[in-house]
Amino acid sequence: MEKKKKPRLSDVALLAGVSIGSASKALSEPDKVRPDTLARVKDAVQRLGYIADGTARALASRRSRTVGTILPTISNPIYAAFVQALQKQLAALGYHLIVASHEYDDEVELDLARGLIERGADALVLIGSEHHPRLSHLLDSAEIPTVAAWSYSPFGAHPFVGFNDRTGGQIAVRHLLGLGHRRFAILSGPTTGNERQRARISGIIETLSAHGLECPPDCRLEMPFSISSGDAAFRAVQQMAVAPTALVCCSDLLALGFMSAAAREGLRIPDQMSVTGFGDIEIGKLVHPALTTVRVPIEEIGTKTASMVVELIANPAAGTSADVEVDLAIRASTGPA
Amino acid sequence: MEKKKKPRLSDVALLAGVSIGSASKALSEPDKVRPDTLARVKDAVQRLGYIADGTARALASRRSRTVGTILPTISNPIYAAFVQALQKQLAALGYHLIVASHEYDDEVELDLARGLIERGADALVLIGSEHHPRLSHLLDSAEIPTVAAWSYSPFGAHPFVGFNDRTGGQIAVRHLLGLGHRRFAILSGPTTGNERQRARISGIIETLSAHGLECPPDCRLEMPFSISSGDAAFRAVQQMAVAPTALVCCSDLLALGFMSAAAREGLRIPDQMSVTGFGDIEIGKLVHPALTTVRVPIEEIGTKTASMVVELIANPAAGTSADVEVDLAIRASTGPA
DNA sequence: TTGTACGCGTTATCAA
DNA sequence: TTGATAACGCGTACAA
Repeated sequence: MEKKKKPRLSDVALLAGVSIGSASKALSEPDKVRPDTLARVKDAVQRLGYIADGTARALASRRSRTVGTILPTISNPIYAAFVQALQKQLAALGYHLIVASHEYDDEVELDLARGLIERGADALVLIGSEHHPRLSHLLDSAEIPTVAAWSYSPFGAHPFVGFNDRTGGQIAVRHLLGLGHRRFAILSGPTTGNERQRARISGIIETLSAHGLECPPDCRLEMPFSISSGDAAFRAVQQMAVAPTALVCCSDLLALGFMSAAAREGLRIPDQMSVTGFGDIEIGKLVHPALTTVRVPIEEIGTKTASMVVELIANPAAGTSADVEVDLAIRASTGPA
Repeated sequence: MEKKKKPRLSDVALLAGVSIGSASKALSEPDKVRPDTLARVKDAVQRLGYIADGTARALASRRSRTVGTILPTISNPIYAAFVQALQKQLAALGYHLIVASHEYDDEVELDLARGLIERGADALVLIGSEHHPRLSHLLDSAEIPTVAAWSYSPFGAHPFVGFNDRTGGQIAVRHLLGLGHRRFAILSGPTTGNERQRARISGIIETLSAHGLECPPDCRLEMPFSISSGDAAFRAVQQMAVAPTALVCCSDLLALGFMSAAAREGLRIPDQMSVTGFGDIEIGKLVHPALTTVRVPIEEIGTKTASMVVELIANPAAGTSADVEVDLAIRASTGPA
């Protein structure tokens, strides 16, 4: 019943009574063959249940129609949503997506990049623009198109798709200032190797100073990106010399973790303290109080990244970076000082 | 400075002063060559910055060292966590992971499967065991190793990795019965093409009947998997002929959505109604009240799936399915009737 | 243990 | 427009 051997293109050509070259063209460039040969080839494909061998195709054409992405982690909802959008658009453009995660280890990231290049990825999507020192060289010598997503500056000569993190920090603080807050604390993820976190912090601090407010180092907390960081963050905030009335977080996950700890410890938000997040992941709307946060168009970043990556594959010189806008989603976790 | 052409294996062999065959072996089976040839090859690789061409390797070896997975969506935290674990373990075993999502459309799923096969994936990971009628034929004729994750029965002849959904439904209900509840409602995702949802519902209903309780069709709600379904679900529950004191959800997302709507509408949980979820996604602990839910070892499913898939690639006949245990995470969303 | 030579299945070039 | 043929870069029997 079943054919023992998988049909090859030559089998299709034979059955269709055309040359193997014509069969190939019929499948890849249908407009470039006569209608009847196209029909016969298509018919033969149907009858044989022919499925092209992408591996051989990739070798001969030097294009795998695959792009690789290296993320910190897929578990963070913000990257999950990003990958979903990226994958969807890539699929629409005829590309597959290989995902890899380094869990915040840039040595691992470097290895993963090497692996993806070796694997034949046509392009790479990285997060941010600060990476292992050797990664840049690697990408250059491999001459692989790369885009820095979630970034607001190029990574080397590679274009980016992202938004102004600094602005994000600013609008969060302005909102809080408008509510009458004067004593702030900042909770961010690790800042080394993460220019986005640093930019957000800068936006926060500079807005504060513009209003004559200080944010001494003692008011700045740096914790791993995870909900469970909330506990330690809560304790640290409680022990601050000057008790803040507002906590500006550079990540939704961190904000949510803090609020969870606060609820457990009986600190009322926003009555006793206002909290803002960054990213606008879906669950921010579900918690009580709902999280006021800097809204980032995650899907748009994913979609634009996909389009740019495909453009870059077609024309490696086409590096026109794109930026998206952020704004503030005002919900219930912030209130008057 | 830069080499214009990328070095090939023959260049490595030349520089190392060995044959191309030896160079190949040195890289793939280091134990099978003399130490000094190995050293010379490695040295040449270093000096040339040689990166193997995975495409050519795949064509010659008929192994791409890539597995593909087709999910409903990566946005659902439960699949995001799954992919993260799957990818991590696969990477540890030397495999890349291509992700694709069909967003609950089995025609799309079929096309994606075809694409992954064409692409040369060594194996496929699917979710559940009910798919497009033609998918089974496709997998058979392509002879591609496949595992059904999140499933408790084989998909055709393909092994599964999952848990007893029915048991999950049972333990949720038993907990509620123990709290004195007698009037139940069920909220599930779409049941067509989703044997897991049906099994969970069965587990719920049969446990109810075992205790002499009915759950008329009027008490069963079916909504799309999404937090926003919570609003419609809330309204539907309010209009039920017999007001339930407990809502058993077959998905955390749905439970969370319902609780969000309930909070907005002033329905107090668990005082006026108890709610249980299914899956135990991380955010269930953050909402207030924290969600009582059937805990599923998501990471374990991902890890075991990865191991099984690699095993299956090595030995396609090795189909030994694996199941994991579920239990109940009792938190604050359930209370006395 | 090492080297030779062929095969993997397709695309691309070029002549007809 | 079509057909023959040379790459594509590596794995792998088989022979030495």
